[in-house]
Amino acid sequence: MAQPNLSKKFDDYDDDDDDDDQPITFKRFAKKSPLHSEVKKATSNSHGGQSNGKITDVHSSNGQTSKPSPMKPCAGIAKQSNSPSLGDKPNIVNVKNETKPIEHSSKGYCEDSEDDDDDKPLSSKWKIKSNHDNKVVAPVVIKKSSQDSDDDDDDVPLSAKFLRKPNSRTSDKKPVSKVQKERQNGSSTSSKQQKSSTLPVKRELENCDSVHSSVKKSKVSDSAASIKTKQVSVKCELKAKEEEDDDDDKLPISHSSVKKPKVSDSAGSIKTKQVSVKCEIKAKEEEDDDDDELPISHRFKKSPKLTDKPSSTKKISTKVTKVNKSGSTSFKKQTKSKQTKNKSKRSGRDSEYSISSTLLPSSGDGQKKWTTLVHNGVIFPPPYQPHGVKILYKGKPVDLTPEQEEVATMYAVMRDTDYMQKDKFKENFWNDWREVLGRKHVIQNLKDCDFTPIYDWHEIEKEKKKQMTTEEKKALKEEKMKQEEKYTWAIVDGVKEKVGNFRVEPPGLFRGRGEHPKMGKLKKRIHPSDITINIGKDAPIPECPIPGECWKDIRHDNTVTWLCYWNDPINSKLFKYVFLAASSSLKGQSDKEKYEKARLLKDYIENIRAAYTKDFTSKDITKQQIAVATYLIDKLALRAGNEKDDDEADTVGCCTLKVENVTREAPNKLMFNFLGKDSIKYENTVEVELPVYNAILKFQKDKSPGESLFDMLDTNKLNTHLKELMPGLTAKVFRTFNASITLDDKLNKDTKDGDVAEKIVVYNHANKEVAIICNHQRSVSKSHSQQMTKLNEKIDELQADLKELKVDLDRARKGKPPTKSSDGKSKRNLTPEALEKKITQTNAKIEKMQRDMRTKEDLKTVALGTSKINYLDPRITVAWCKRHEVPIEKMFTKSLLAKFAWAMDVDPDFRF
DNA sequence: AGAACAACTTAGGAAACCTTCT
DNA sequence: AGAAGGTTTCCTAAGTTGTTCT
Repeated sequence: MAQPNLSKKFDDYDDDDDDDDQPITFKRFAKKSPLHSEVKKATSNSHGGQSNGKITDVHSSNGQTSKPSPMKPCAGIAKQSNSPSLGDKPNIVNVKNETKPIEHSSKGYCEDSEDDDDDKPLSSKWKIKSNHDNKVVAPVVIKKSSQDSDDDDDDVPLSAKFLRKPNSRTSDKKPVSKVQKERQNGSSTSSKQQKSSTLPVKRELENCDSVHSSVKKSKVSDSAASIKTKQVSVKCELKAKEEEDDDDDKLPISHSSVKKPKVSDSAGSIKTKQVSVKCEIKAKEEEDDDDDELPISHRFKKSPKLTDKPSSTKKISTKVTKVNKSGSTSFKKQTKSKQTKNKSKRSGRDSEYSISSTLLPSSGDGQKKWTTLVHNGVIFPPPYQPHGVKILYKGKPVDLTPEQEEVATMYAVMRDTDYMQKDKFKENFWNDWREVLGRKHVIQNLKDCDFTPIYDWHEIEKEKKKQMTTEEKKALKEEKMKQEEKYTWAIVDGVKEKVGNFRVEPPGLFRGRGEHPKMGKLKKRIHPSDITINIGKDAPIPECPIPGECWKDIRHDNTVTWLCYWNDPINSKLFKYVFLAASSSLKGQSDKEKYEKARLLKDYIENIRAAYTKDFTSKDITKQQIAVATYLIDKLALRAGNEKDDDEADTVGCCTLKVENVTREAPNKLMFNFLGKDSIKYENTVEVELPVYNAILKFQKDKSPGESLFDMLDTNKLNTHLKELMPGLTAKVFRTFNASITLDDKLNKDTKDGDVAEKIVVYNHANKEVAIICNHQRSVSKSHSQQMTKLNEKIDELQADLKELKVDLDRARKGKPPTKSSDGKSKRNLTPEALEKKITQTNAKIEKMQRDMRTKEDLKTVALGTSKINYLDPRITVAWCKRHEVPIEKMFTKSLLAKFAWAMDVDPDFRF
């Protein structure tokens, strides 16, 4: 039972237990600006390298010892690896502060990394981070006051032009809100569209105003966090310790007790100045309201106390909020600010966020994502336990080695899946299993194998498991949780955060979607020697959970967010990463940035539409293709469509549409029919503007059905072009924009007075519309038709009851006794009033059932969750809930509440 | 310029869990 | 209590985008 069991054992951990009490913390400033290339990944080389699985030493950045202390991955470290106390509740932890931002591969030699930042004065660093970044990244930044502008146009030339009022005081880099208001009217561009394909239109200006003006820049760099500490010797350490202690005093009791886990000790001896982080749960509500529109970072800053605190220099305090039971949740946060010291910076919000003129241009990534990172690595699936059940080959039992049996079991238990109908699956499985069996094995073909004994055995095991008592199940679960506890969290810059996928994927047969050429291939077991760990330099290297084995490599790259990765065994060019959970501040921050970027598009969209409309007839074929592709992405929310290899399923997106995927229907309709992501079918017929129709005609001319429709285009070219129109703009931003603005519009148009349930219906309708636009589908459940039949029967029954009730009512009015019920029993004598009431109730019941049925049928192939998780700005939902007094818990599950913690304190007037 | 590499987001289905009905 | 059905979470595949290499 290899596979299923394995996975079973590993999959049920349900975390969250602690969530409830765990405040969500935000401590970091938004990262953002791309740093320069120099900072980027120092080491990429390290990973291809060693095959032997040896780990090289980590070198200490500070120049301290660079002697390679070979880290014994397997050996050493164990003791420090976990600080027990950390495991628990408090989010606060003190960790020694790490200094260097950049990563070093452990394998390398030890020279110091050149930390450019070190040379800079703190203040300058700070600045850079907060302001400059923005510029580069532009997407989210909106300048609030026109004053700050300045700057080079270089950064955003074209895009700047796009804004209606280029000159308005807003700086080029950041699109200004005001500008846009007007643009709204003009668009002749807007096409008439059909239902699902409508181009989102902006909403009224006024709204825009208010929103924009309040939003300053959305992005803040996190480099703030990066202020370097100077390295100091042992003394420093001592000192730091003392300080730490002091801090403790201030901590809430509960925290303080837990707080200093060994982590710090283990962290290594050479510390630079330490920073202790703490987080407090704050109950108070003060400032929120006005902040809502502000980027998180802004809000953080606001809190005066941080600044004031003398000690603040070294400590980072994070304020966290929790959801109040009332239903309206409010999360408050505040952040640490190590940089408090450079006071110059914040004389007010503006200054803080205003862009500094000094900005460095930069690329997008490679920015520092964290300063300290502590985690415990990953947990592996248990080793295979042979069951000894034999398959039959030509009717006879065959002995298999545990390895062979394991693979056979993976296959046997998939008997009821659709994969068994696919020849490709069987072929791939056979090829890989055959390797395990060896060429000379008695088993020479798959056809003559009968896996039933294993299948049956597996069914029995499943049944046994089901039969366990609730207590037994609970005990098992608890046991598992206990084992996994330490892997569930990481400490990022002193804040405890959940890890997303800390369980290494168990071996199995590859379940590719659609007609994936590799389906059925053996996905081999991952060993520690396949895994590269990324962790803070001063953090203890996680103990390898499998005795005698070692990690492949240890890195200390703080420009990335992954904690571990390994090569995908199915496609060695790909990696599997372990990241923090969606509820983490790191993910929350980037989620917010994503939506801010989409909101920014609102300010550009009109001009972008005007521009591509103009190019529909361009003589430059590339331009023309870009125009048409952009139009389709805008109007239909298509994905960009990267090129794919032959060893992947044959699916397409916009840029990879083939001639055969689009059929013209005169005079101006296009019929799309293709397989998109996950081999989900996209079928849609839309009316388009005539020039688009004609352009498609032209692109299809003289091409065979399988040829590329946009032969001059790829996602790279398209995105490069989009970036000229708006900073940071890429194809996928249109999807986010389209989805969110549709929700916002619909909610505001359709929400009426009424009870909560009615409002939720309105919301779900809007959500459904978005899901349809994005083509988020789900398969119809196997029992769907059965369920519908059942519902119909029930309705019929009720209707029969109704008829009877009416008869009885009639009789009752005439003073006659009720009719006998169908089973011959006599019924209670009811007054006409009572019967009337019953009739009303029954009618209501029938109506409700019919409504439910319609909804069910309606949604049977539509997946609402995907857009809620990925495309709908949660602030729209939160603000709507606040305006209409709908408890947010009705709209977001517990995990979504955690994921969207950053959006909870939005102003009720927020509009996308 | 385009391929390769890297890192991160988005996606549907399965499994687990919770609620309602019988 | 158990079945049925709905909802949420887990799992991992399949996308997009950005950077670096050739």
